Amino acid sequence: MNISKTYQPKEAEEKWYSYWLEHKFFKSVPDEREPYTIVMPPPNVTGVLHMGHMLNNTIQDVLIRRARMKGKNACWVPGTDHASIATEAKVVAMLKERGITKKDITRDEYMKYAWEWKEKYGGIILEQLKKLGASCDWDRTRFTMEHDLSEAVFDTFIHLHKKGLIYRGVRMVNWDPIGKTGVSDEEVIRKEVNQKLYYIRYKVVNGELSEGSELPTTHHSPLTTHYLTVATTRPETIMADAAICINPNDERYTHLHGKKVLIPLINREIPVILDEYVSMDFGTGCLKVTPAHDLNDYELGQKHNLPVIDILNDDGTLNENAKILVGEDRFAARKKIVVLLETDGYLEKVEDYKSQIGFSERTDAVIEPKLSMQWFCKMEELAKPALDYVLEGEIKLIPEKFVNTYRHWMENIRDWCISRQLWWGQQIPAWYLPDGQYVVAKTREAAYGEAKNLRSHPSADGSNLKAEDLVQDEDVLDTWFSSWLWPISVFDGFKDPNNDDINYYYPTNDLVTAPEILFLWVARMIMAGNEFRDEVPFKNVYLTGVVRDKLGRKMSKSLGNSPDPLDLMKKYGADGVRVGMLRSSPAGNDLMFDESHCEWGRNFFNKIWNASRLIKGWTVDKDLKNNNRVAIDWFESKFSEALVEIEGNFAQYRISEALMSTYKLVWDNFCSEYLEMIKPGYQLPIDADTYGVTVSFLENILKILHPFMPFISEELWHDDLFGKRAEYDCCIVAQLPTYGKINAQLLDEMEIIKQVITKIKNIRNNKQISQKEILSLSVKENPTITYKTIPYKNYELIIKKLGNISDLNIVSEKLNGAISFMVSTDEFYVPFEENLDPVAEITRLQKEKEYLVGFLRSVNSKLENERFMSSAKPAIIEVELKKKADTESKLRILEESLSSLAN
RNA sequence: GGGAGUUUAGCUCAGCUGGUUCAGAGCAUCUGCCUUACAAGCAGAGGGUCACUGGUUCGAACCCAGUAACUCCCACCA
Repeated sequence: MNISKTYQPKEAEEKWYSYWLEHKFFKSVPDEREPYTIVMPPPNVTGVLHMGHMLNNTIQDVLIRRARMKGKNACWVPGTDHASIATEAKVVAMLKERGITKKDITRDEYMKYAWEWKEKYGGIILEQLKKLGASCDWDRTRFTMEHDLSEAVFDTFIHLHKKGLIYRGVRMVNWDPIGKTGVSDEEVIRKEVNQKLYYIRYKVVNGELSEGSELPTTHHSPLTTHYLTVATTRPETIMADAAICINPNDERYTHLHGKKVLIPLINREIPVILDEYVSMDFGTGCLKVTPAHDLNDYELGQKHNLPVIDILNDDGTLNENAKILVGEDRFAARKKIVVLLETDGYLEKVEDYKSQIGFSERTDAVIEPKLSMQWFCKMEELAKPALDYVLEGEIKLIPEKFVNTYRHWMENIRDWCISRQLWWGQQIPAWYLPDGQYVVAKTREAAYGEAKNLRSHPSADGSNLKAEDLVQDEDVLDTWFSSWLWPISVFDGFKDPNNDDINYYYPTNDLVTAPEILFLWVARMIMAGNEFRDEVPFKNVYLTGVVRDKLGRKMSKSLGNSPDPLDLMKKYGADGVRVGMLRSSPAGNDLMFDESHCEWGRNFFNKIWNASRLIKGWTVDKDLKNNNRVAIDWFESKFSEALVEIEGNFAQYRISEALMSTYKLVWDNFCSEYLEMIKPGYQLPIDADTYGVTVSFLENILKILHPFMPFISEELWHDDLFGKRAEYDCCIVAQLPTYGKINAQLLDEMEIIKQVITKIKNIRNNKQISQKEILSLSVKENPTITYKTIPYKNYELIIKKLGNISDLNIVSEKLNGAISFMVSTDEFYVPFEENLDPVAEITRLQKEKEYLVGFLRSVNSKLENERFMSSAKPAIIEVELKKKADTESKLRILEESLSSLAN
């Protein structure tokens, strides 16, 4: 035999992937078959394949390949997401390398560069997915910013605006004063930082001291009526204060109710307001309210109708509103104002304080909360039906535990801020008139038409508005505002709502994604599905776990703890990595990734490789008769049993369990057991019947392996073993085997036989008898209530071969001078006169006896318990009675053995 | 602070309807084997207070309550 001892994946992977592509096996067009559809969560165009993608897409590929092999019309739609923020960062970096800054070029010029970048780098990840074996219909590859998908975004924006669900409003954004842009929450890195907590005194107007009287400069209690003390980490923002807030229940401050105070240094008068939001036990219990520079303060300000005084410029310096320190950077201003406050006696004390501060991921600038005008989408109305779909089970979340989280989020949903201060993305289709009014329309022309309608209102100033006067909103839409349409838009469900594709493929079947984006994406897709098609977008959502390293840390670029998937695939083969990932990642459970998993996968496919090498090496003798009927019947039953199990696992999305069932069937039942049973002796031929059946077993095994390990299964499928295959006869499109009858009795009996063989091997191990030494075996049958004696003679060949036994004798009397062992209630003897150590034998039997006695005691105690007898189900009692009888019978045999040894 | 979850062998995890398929798998460890498919292998072995405390039950890894530790999501106290 000249085939390699190990399977070399690289060549086969390339060969078969292009073969599949050439023969269009991934392609799907609507037909009369039942569809099975998955839309891929579109990876970012900036993305490179990481372990999370690997897990995700492996699961999708397993599902899609399985569906294909079940005769469904399987369609897996790939694509990429334009990822405004991430891509913008990449483009800006590329421009910087070329010496260009964004603000020096026009939006159009910028977009040209951005598209250039996208065309060059944007498809990398999809190419990488091909290495994994992803069987997507690549002809259907979509991109969230391509023309039709953008049109869908504009249309839905206009639709929702018309419906009153989209509005403009002020919102606090994370402002990066170095990048001079808003950044999303995800781009803010929170770090714990040592800070100072400054205690600042505010004079109370009409306090007991008259205005203008000197403040004491010595240390003083904050509870004086002359002034109140506020604790803050940001003293430079006092000029933006709009109020001081205290808890109405705070008895220390009842005298301040209705009072006013003066902001130190600038002496602006602000009210003392009451709100239970303020905690009495933090700081001094007095909170300075600065609506322009703190989100909570903003909300408090809204509630109490406070003015918003913004004292910061976009670059983080103080503006005119601050009155003092104008033009100073916020941090310089902080130092200076502390000095000023101290000099004038407003600073009571300074304490060290630790708190979390947000930093910009990209510039490392301290994030400044900043108010700005944004677009919002109302959520409540959209959320309700989306929640019902899940609660009523029309959409299943797997695992189910996420339903609670989902409900909690949907019931407490906040409006969605959909605008972003970026250029890369769909520009908001809103157009401003010179007077500040706006219209929403897809094109300038349409907007002009709308605007003229506005203008036709008698109070407006007439018709001299020109189309060029309209200015489109500068911002783009949140990326999720396009991806929430994904399951519909990939089938052109907006452009052409009644086309064949959407009618056939939608709603899709399964969505496989990470739990982190359950709200950001999954929930919103459900809303969009309901809103725009009055239907769910998918029936099942499989939520994967997070891929972590051995130490449980999330894999990330910055930690450098993520292996390169491409390297892994080179090392262990795509098949090895696929099953390595799947093995220990049930839905919703994090995956502690370790390369040893891939090694396991590699060993697995190598085992199959070698099994086929073995079969291939056999020569067939047509004149031989088939002696292996028992083994064959047994494996057929075992195979059917495994199929049922695997089917059940898949039905419950227990994919790693399905893989393990497959693994055990292949490695244990097929390789270790079946093949060993039928294997002819060295250089001996095999009968034609057994050979044919075995080859067909192998073929069926390749089929059930295929969804997990597509490459090696396809490679072996085309092996000479199976004769010459037709061009389109491929494993990828083979139909999964269907299961036949399961002979339960045969399966049970074989379990006993396996135990007998194991015991024989144990004896060899214990007595240091070589595998090559032939032994003899006798059995004394002893049927009991539970254990019928099995027809050992039927299994004689198997026992002889696997145990290396010369002859199997059924005896009626105990055999002396032999090592004995018991399987179920039958006793076996291996004659072994020399070296038989009766003492050791007695000890062994004594130990077994002890165990049985204890076991019998526990059984008896149950049976003697009246309450057990009266309340347990009859079937349970039955079992206990059998246990009792069998154990007693076993004990009798043991006693006999012991007494014979004692002689 | 609100919500969800996890805790079973050294590690990663199964254990589905409470009861002999109930304490299991793989890796790791140990022992013996280069036995003509596979040392990426074969044959075996050891290893457990099912986090803790109570409760329900004839019977609990499983159901209930409490405690502890950890994880994730959301909101974050100036």
